[in-house]
Amino acid sequence: MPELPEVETVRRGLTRELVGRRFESVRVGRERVARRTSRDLIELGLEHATVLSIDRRGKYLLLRLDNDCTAMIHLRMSGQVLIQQAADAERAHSHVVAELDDGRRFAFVDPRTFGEVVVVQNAELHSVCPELLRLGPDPIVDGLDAMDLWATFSRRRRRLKSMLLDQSVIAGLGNIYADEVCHRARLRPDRASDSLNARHVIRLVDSIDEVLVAAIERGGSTLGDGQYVAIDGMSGDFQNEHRVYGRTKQRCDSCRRGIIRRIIIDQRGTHFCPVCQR
DNA sequence: AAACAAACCTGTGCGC
DNA sequence: TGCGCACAGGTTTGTT
Repeated sequence: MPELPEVETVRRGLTRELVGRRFESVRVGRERVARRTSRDLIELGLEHATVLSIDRRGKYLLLRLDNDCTAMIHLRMSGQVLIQQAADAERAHSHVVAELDDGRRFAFVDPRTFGEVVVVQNAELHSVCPELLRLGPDPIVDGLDAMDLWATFSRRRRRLKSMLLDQSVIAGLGNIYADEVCHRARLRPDRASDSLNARHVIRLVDSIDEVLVAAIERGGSTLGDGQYVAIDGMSGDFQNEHRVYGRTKQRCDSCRRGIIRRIIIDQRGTHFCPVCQR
C-alpha cells in the first residue's frame, strides 16, 4: 500500500509527534512482525528509549533512538503507524503497542502482517537489513541524476515500469506512482527501457519529482478501502489527482481522446493512456 | 538477463 | 442475504 509519499507523510507526522518522546511498556503481539529478529529484541530495544530523529529511505522508516539502536519499520501492503490517545480503543491487528511518556500510545497495525518492525544496534543495522544497502537513490532525499538513470536504462532492456518499480534503481516508487509518473512523462509503461533517449529520461525525472512532491503535499493517496491513513488517522488527498491509476476504461482527462487501458506488468495492474503515452 | 509465478496474509467488493 | 472468487499500495525467492 504505502509508497514514498505515504511513508513520507508518516515520517513527518512521527517527527512532529514522536521526536523527544520516550517509549514505555512495549508489547509485541503477533511474533510474525518481529520475524527478522525477535519479540524480545523489539521490546528491549524500544523500552525506555527516546526518539532522536526519524529518517526515510524509499519506503523504509528509520527511527533513531538514544540507546544506539535504530527501529526500522516497513509498512508493506497494509501496515499503519498510529499515535493514539490512551483512551482510544486499541485497533484490531495492533502488533506492536507502546505507551509513550506523555500518556499517548504508539501502535503498529497491520492486518496482513506483510509489514515488519526491526530494532537493532546501529552497528548491526545493515547486516540485519541488507536490503537498505541495495536501495537506489531516493528522489526526495538524494535527488535523481537523469544521466545516471539514462545509463541504467540503456545498459539493460526491461520494460519502463519494471525499472521504476525496482527499488535498487529508484527507491520509493510503487504501483500507483509508477503509473502516474509514466503518464505525466507521456511514456508507455511497457516501453523497453533502452528505447528512451536522454530527453525522455529528463522528462521522466521531472515527472517523478512533480508527482512525488504534489502527492506529499496532499498527504499521499488513500484508496477506497481507506487502508492508508496518516498517524492521526487522516486520509490523504492525492487519489483525487490520479490521472490513470484505478481509472481503467475512463477517458483520459489530459488528451480527452484516449481511453485508459489496464495491462499487467510484473504481476501488477498497470494503467495508461494509449493516446498520450508513447 | 528478463519475465513469470508463487509465496507471505487478511479484508473487501463483486457477480451470481 | 450468502458464497466464492478475484484482487489489493510490497518484496523475496525460485523457475522458465
